[in-house]
Amino acid sequence: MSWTDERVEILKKMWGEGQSASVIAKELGGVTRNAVIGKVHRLGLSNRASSTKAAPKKEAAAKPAAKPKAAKAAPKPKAEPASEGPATQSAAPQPTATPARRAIIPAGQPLPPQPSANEISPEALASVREVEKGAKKLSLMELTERTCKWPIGDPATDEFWFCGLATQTGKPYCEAHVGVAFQPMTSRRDRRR
DNA sequence: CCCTGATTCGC
DNA sequence: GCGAATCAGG
Repeated sequence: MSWTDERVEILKKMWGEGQSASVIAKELGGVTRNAVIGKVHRLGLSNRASSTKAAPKKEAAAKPAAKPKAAKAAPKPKAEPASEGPATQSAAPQPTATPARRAIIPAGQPLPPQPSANEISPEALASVREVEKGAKKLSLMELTERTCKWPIGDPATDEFWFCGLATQTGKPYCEAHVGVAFQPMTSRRDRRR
């Protein structure tokens, strides 16, 4: 695949939204996250509250005629909002007034609904309680495609986080949560008390 | 181990 | 210009 204008646009948009290189790569398809990162740098739009500071520690080795050409360029005449604090995203300016946006859900990953407690098998429920005690309590931004996205607690309060345990390959949840999320109709039938 | 972005350098 | 390999950090 090549970097067409459209693809570059998507790249810019997603990167601006704080999406990681890997998800952008998946979205675009046909490229790896490395390709995305490489392109980002070439486009000059790299600095984003990077966690890892530039760490040019290598070369040495067998490098007869090698000279560090690309140094720290200065051309950055873009009026950026600058204040990139603790990796908080939301680069998109809110067009209308923001009334009460408590639970902003990131685009892309729809969140699962909390099933009624009385629809779950006692065994599975017990298992879930067990797991939730050991949940990694990930925040929204820490979720990846390999972390359990089961919500725990009330989104309207501080008591809210995501399970975050390792997902059952291909599933959005960990083993325990998959158990309560995907129940055979047969076992659901006539379960009510 | 999983992830993240950063950099280098052969193509 | 491109991106795999590699690196460094969480």
